[in-house]
Amino acid sequence: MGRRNDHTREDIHSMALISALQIVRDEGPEALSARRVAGAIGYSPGTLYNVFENLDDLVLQLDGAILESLHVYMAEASKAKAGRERITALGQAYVSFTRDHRNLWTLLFERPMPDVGELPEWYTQRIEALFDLIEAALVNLYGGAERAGLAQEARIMWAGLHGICLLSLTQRPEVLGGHGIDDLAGNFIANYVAGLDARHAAAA
Amino acid sequence: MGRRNDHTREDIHSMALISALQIVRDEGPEALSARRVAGAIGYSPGTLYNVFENLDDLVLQLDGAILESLHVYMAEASKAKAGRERITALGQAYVSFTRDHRNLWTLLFERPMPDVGELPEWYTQRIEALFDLIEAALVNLYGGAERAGLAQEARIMWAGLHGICLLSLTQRPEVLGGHGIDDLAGNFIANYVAGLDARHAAAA
DNA sequence: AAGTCTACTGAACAAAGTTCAATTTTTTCT
DNA sequence: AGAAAAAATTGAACTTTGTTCAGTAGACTT
Repeated sequence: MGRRNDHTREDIHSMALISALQIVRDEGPEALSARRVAGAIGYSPGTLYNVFENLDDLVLQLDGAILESLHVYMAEASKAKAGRERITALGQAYVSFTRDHRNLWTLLFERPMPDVGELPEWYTQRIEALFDLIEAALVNLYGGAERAGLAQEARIMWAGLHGICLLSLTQRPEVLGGHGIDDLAGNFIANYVAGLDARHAAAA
Repeated sequence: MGRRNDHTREDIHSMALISALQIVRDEGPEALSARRVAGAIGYSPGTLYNVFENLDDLVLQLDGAILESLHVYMAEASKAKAGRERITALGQAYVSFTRDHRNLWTLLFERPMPDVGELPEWYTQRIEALFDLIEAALVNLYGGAERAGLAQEARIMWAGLHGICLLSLTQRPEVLGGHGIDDLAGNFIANYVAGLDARHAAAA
């Protein structure tokens, strides 16, 4: 078959991403392959390479979309809350997302990433947007006086949550002392915030 | 070539692991392949499959060895310390390990793991041994009265540290507000321990 | 020395990402 | 309209994986 023009480049681009998302969601990251995606959208493998640099590029775009879903999800879950409740809600939302969209979340973080510095700006910004949600909640809680410190602490909270989810979904439950992921995340947030409280009280 | 018997099964097993370790250390996880390891020890690919179930099995054994190194490293770094210093030392040791043996640490956690429950007992125990280091330090700090809670908190601290290392080695520095991994880890431990202090004071 | 056993080889298979000459269709030009 | 140019699509082919297994060369047994 030769030229057929029934879809624009953009069409194919988004069709591929949608199909890839379905494949990963339903069958996990290991089911994703160039041939598989090409077949699902009714094109040959070669066509994908007109639209994506390579498969890693496709995955990166997909990751971007997933990060955006995660952002929406967390923002939604926390928007009506304030103070400590806001932070707790953000943490719970992250945990829920990893549980409810496990395959997508796995794709995000299990897949070997390109070297640092090779990530495009737009991608980095989507990661930062997640941090900013937590940072804003911390500012809401402690005031904007020491924003720099809170920015750092927001990153730490995010990393901590992330580590807990990773551990929980990777290890058998006994290893974690039988505690569920929600317990761990809840305890983490409570303790870390208690630590922040203590330090802010001391500073005041 | 046929039978030659210049090495026992165990010889080949350990030679393969040693070569694999070198390859990963020097060239990263993506350089590891069955042919590569086989070549390095002077055997054909097929021979590896007499000694390992498959390549994932080899990697699992390798991961086990790396976990053991990590354990020795952390235990060594913290053994002369007590109380808060002990916990801080453990955290710093973990961070140092991820920095100094980045490729090995990457193999441990970047490689897609077999499904939960398929990990052998001995492997799970090595993970727990790491947790136990932190748990022991917490018991040393707060006493053994509420051991169950401390076990959970040890897992949380480990996960938090892990998340921070992951984030730091995966993202460009600007994303983390310019703070180095040591800063983040130090802040995390300080704040989380401060939170524990507050709660233990309240309980007393 | 003959026969048995077995460690080892290496060719072969499937599936992966990726490339690109050939082909067919659309667009443009005269 | 017809010819020429451009573009989009294919699919076969190449490379590199992990993995298997019939065959074989060497070591052991009697």
